[in-house]
Amino acid sequence: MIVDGRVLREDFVPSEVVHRHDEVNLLSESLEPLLSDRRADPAFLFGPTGVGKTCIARYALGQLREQEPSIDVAYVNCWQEYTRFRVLYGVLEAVGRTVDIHRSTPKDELFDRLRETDARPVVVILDEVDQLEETAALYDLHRLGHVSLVLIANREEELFASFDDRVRSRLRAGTRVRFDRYGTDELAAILAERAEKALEPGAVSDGQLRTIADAASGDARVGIGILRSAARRASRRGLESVTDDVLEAAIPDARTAIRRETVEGLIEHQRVLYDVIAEAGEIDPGDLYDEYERRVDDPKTERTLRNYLTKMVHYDLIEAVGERRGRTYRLVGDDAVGRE
DNA sequence: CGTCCACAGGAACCCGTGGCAT
DNA sequence: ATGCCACGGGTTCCTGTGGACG
Repeated sequence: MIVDGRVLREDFVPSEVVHRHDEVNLLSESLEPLLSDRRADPAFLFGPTGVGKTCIARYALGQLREQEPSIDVAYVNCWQEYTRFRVLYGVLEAVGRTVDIHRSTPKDELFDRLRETDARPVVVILDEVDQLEETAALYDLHRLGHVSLVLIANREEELFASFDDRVRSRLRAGTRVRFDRYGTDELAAILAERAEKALEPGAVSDGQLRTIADAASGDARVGIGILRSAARRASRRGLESVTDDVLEAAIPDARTAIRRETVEGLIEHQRVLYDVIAEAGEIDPGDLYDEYERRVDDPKTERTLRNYLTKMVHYDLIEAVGERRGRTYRLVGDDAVGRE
């Protein structure tokens, strides 16, 4: 029943956008200078999770490249690439200049490398910029005359609060595009669009799509997640269409579906840590390390565990309460709908 | 108040892997 | 097959910090 699973993936960019024309137009306008070989002011996309910020950014840039193929586009997700080095590296990768670079390469050389690419304009999309730990990367990129920035984040105030003065003053100008949550109707329309491309005709009814949209409460990512999960369950059972009880089974994980996928992506040792934390509810580091060592045959060093833990915090799976001594770890609250 | 301890996280290094030329 | 090299995960070593405790 699944015809094209790619359409249900999170990073899928539709060829037509539904319900976001104003936002697309605003962003496209702000990028217009690039068409006459000038640099665009930074563009900001703000809004909660699952409202199409990333999707619209990619879509708009895709259109821009159709008009002007000489423009390079670099997409960097600061959720994963949160250091200055990794961001610069990510941009270089997009313009194909990563040969010979490794960890020991001085950062300034990365910067120089980027400077040398100024023959072609580059648009750098930084997704989840609020996760960036070294805003120096922004300063670097802004210094480069051929780089235009598209920055994606949840909230404007918080984003600017995390900037240092240098960066803040430089990025004050620029277009703000704000995204609101989808209404049930809008989300249902989006899901219908996806279902039409991804699934066989009639695989899912309009009523079911509304049910999904409702359960997702305005978050397209959750909605698409439910749809995907329902379609997979149905096809695993050899069904021709999504039945209501399949859908019923897919919805309860609405809130946790995305997290579960992330958890499944964890390597074994990280999973053990996760499990220990989940079972304990809240646990301090010493006990956590001890329990981990008890459960695993070939335990990693504590230092490595700390790396795992910070990574899991970044993935929003767990949170660390407090600093240094007296810190505890626990799962992020279930009331947290994504990060906001 | 000084010392100790628990913990976080940076820097340098080590080592296995995998691509590539020889 | 052999050696080289980039690269990344993991480890070792280490510094900084702030609460606990004598």
